[in-house]
Amino acid sequence: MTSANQIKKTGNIRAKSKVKILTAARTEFVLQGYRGATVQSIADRAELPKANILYYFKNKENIYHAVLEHTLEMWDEGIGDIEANEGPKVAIEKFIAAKVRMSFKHPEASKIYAMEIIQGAQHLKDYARTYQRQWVREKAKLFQQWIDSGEMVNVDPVHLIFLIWSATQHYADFETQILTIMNRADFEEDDVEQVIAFLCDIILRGCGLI
Amino acid sequence: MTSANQIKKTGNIRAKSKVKILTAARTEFVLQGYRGATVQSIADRAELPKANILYYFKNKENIYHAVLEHTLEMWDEGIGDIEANEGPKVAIEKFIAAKVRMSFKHPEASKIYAMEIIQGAQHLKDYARTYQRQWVREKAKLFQQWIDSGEMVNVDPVHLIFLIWSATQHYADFETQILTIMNRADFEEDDVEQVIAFLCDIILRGCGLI
DNA sequence: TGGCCACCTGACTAGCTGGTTAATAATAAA
DNA sequence: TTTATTATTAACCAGCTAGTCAGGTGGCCA
Repeated sequence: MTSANQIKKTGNIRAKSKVKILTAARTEFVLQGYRGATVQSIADRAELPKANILYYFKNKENIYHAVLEHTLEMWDEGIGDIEANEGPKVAIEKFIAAKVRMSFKHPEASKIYAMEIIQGAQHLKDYARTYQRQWVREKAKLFQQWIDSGEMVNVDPVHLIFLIWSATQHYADFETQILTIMNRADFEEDDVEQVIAFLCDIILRGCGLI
Repeated sequence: MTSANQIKKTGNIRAKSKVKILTAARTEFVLQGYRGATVQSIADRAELPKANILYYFKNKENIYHAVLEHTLEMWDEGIGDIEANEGPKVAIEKFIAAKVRMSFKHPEASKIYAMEIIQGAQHLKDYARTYQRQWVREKAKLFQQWIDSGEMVNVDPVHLIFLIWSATQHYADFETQILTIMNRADFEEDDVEQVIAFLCDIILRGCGLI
């Protein structure tokens, strides 16, 4: 066994335990909130002794930070982007589809993010102030160009982004409500595509792109 | 002083204290979540001794229930309805405007509701299952009639309701994020009307009503 | 005057909280 | 094998939690 393999193996125990803990923690934080999720409840869900949790993460806040970071990374990766060179119709379609798919696939990620924002974004102020604000400005500029060139109707680009965000994430954050109203136990494959079709249809028409 | 006056006066002390407590409690529940909000923190915010809080509400869960009830009542009152006899354009316009105004005026109400749903709607299952499901069915039927009579394009009525809900409540639930991205300290009067105009514009066009 | 009742609250408690420690086991390196 | 590092966990603790309780206060009516 080479030195590299050993390091890898050692790292694997750490990595595996951490993933196990973070998965359990994410669920607990979503179900109970930050204060409601106890280190003990996370330990129980991860099937590890409490002290083991605190061996890998110095304290509860560190666990939460790690969960939040992990979640944002995953979300940003999965969403892709709004591409300039494809024209507004394809760009918006692709963006809506990616966001809806993420919402149905990883509702917990969206939920934990939503709760953080609702409660005042104490742990995410910097994220919104730097990364997110920059992203919105760039994309708004792009939409404005499409508007100026007559490729889409004159709608406020920033509010358009908010609309797409809210409409897509709604299916993750409010899944309980939606399932209850639709009298369903779970979502199915078809639902995802139906939601994508609906949102693309109405938003693209709203932007004068159909 | 008549007996009626005494009852009224006695009731007033109760009512006043309860309102004071519920107002403080709502803020604490939004900021800290159910478990994070302690009876002590509610007492501090209401500027009353903790034991006084528990004199008016038997326990913490009762406070939460009262907050939730109070909130839902207020929300339902303020939103009005989707009226059948006005035609789709006016009906949707009025509904969007009312929801946006409520979101800007009482963001805490929307937030506490959102947190409850995100965490699994443990205290609201019945509300969604009976009242809300019924409401959605009625309104969906109405939209379907407008679609069938060619007054609006063929979009899924239920998902249209979800879209309006999400887009309007977004300004309450995610106000922190929106303010940060827009680089603002607070919303102003103009913002409300601008959001209403934007959402009406894009959604009505999306429904083929412009 | 004295009894009634709504209101108020300091002091208390049992149980849970996040977090520490110290002793042990497993694994890798020499 | 020996040694060093990493991983594991029972036992413990100080502080906070929701909730109780007993002893008040003050207003009103007979």
